[in-house]
This record gives sequence, C-alpha cells and structure tokens, in this order.
Amino acid sequence: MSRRSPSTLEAHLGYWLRRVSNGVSGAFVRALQSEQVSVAEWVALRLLLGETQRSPGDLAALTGMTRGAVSKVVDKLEAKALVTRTDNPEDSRAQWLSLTREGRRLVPKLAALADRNDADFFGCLTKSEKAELRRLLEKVADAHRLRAVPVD
Amino acid sequence: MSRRSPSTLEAHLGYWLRRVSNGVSGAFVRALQSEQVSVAEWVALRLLLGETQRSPGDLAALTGMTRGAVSKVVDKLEAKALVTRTDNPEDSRAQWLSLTREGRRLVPKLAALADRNDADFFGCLTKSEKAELRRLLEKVADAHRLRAVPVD
DNA sequence: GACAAATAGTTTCCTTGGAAACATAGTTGA
DNA sequence: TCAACTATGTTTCCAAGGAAACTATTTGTC
Repeated sequence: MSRRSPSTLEAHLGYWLRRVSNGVSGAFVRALQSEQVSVAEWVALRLLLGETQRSPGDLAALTGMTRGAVSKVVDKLEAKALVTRTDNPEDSRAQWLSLTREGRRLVPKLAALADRNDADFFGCLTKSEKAELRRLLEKVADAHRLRAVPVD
Repeated sequence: MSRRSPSTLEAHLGYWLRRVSNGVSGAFVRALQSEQVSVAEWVALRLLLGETQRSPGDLAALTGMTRGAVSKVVDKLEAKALVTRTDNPEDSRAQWLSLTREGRRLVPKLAALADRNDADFFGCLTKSEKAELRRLLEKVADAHRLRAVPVD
C-alpha cells in the first residue's frame, strides 16, 4: 500500500535547463545594463541590423512577443535614437523599422558582450562538449518546432 | 580594412539554452494553469513538502526571489488554503510555513504534471542523450555555483 | 462600389517581480 | 543598560509584458 513520493524539482531536465539558463541570461542582463539596454531591445536591434524591410509585426512574429509589447520596445529604442519608424508607402497602417547610425554603431558592441558572456559561461566545457550541448538543444528545439527568438 | 560582422543571435549557446528552456517552461506554465497554480507557487509548495521548519526567508534564499516577492506568493497560497503561516515562538519576527492538508494533496498532482512535461519535451532524446544533457548542465551549474531554484 | 472581415499598430488594464523604504524584533558591544 | 546594528516580513512604487479593446487601414465578397 505504498504511495510513491512526488518527484523532486531536481529530477527534471527542464529544471536544470532553467537553472542554467537563468544564470546565463541573468549575467547577460547585467552585462547589457552597462549599455543601458534590455535583452528585448538587444534582440530587436540585432534583428534589424542589415534589414531594411522589417516591421514591428515581423519582430512580434519572430520573437513571440505581442504586438503591444513590441510597440513599447520600439518606443524605447526610438527614444534612445537607436531606431526610427518610417511609414510604409504601400500600406499606411504599416511601418518599417531601421537602425539609426547610432544603432548600427551599438550592435557590434552589444554582440561583443554576448560573445564574452557566452565564452565566460561555457568556457568550463570542452570544445566537443559545447558542440554536443548545442546538438542536443537544437535537436529538442527542432522536435518541438521551437522557433521563437527568446527575448528575456 | 574589413570589419568582422557582429555575431548572430544563434551563434551563442546561451541563445539555444534560452530558446529551449522557454519552450519547456512555457509548456509547464500552461500545464500548471489547469490547476490554477503558478510556477513560483509550485516551487514553494514543493519546497515545503515534508518540511515543518521552513520560513519565507528560507524560500527567498533558496529561490533567489526577494523576500517581498515571497511574501506575495505566500499570500496567494494562503488565500488558496494551500499553506499556513504560523508564528515562530522563538522569534516573533519570524514565521513557519506549512502545507495544509489540501496543499499536501495537491503536490503529487503537480509533480505528475512536471513529470509529464519533462517526458514530453525530452522524449525526443535517447536515454544516453538525456544523461549527457543533464551531465553538461550540471557541469555548467557547478562551475558557476548556480544554486538558485528557478521559479519562472 | 459597399460593406464585412482581416490586419497593423497603439493603448489600457492587469499581473508579476525587483528595489527600497518601512515596522518590528532580536543581537551586540561599549 | 542601551544605542547601534542586524534580521524578518510587509508594503509601496516602478518596469515589463500579456490580453483585449481600440483606431485606422486594407482586403475580400457580393
């Protein structure tokens, strides 16, 4: 008549994934703070680099954020003069987003922060362990069609 | 005089970790919604099971949440009659938290949801791949002393 | 061409959690 | 002893993002 005790938190792979992911993301948030940029803003900036025909709706579709949330992120980026909104002449509901000169200048700096953060965190793994970790993560992502670009 | 173009989002392991982790966690949030429980509430409930001397401050220390946030989570759990606060007779600032009968009954149900979510997500990996993924994640967690129990 | 439905972006309201101030209550050291 | 410090839990204020209502356009259908 024994009843199995409920599994612990640590029993789940999802738990470990989240635990590590929160560590990596938290450190990245702190790194970006040195440039007064949020992760959502970084992602938006990176997605806009080299693209001249990208709309707020595109960002919403790519990231899984709501259009409302994207609207606010773009507000912030525009206030910081990193992005501009321009009317789409073919559809007056729509707009194109572009990086300003300042925005284009900032992206490589932020990318360097991302590079360093990643190197810091996964430096404890060998080259082949990193490759294996990436392979496994991509396999899970693929199996579940996880396409959304994470913004947090 | 060429300038290396900034790395893409997908270039980082942290990106893939977050992408998958958000998928797993998002699905778990939706699963918990069937019982009207948040992830933070689930974690608190699980951490309280079988413990009779655990305080709000302990939960804050274990999870990395602020004491303010824990206070609110406990408010919710108390309102749902899953947890009770009792005064600590040895220190009138402090309190002990305990699961109610209802709370103890709910935990195994929620644990089953977690089990299923994990199985669903990582079922696409072989047994040895799962073991390897866990090993790699624990290695990174260990290298960086990542102790906080994720609550989101 | 007219009008219903769909689409793009914005705004409002709500929830969640951090930061910091707050109120109490222990602790420590002169 | 008692003032200063520390510790516990709560509250207030703020920022971020989702849901859904809203405005303005465009598309599709008759």
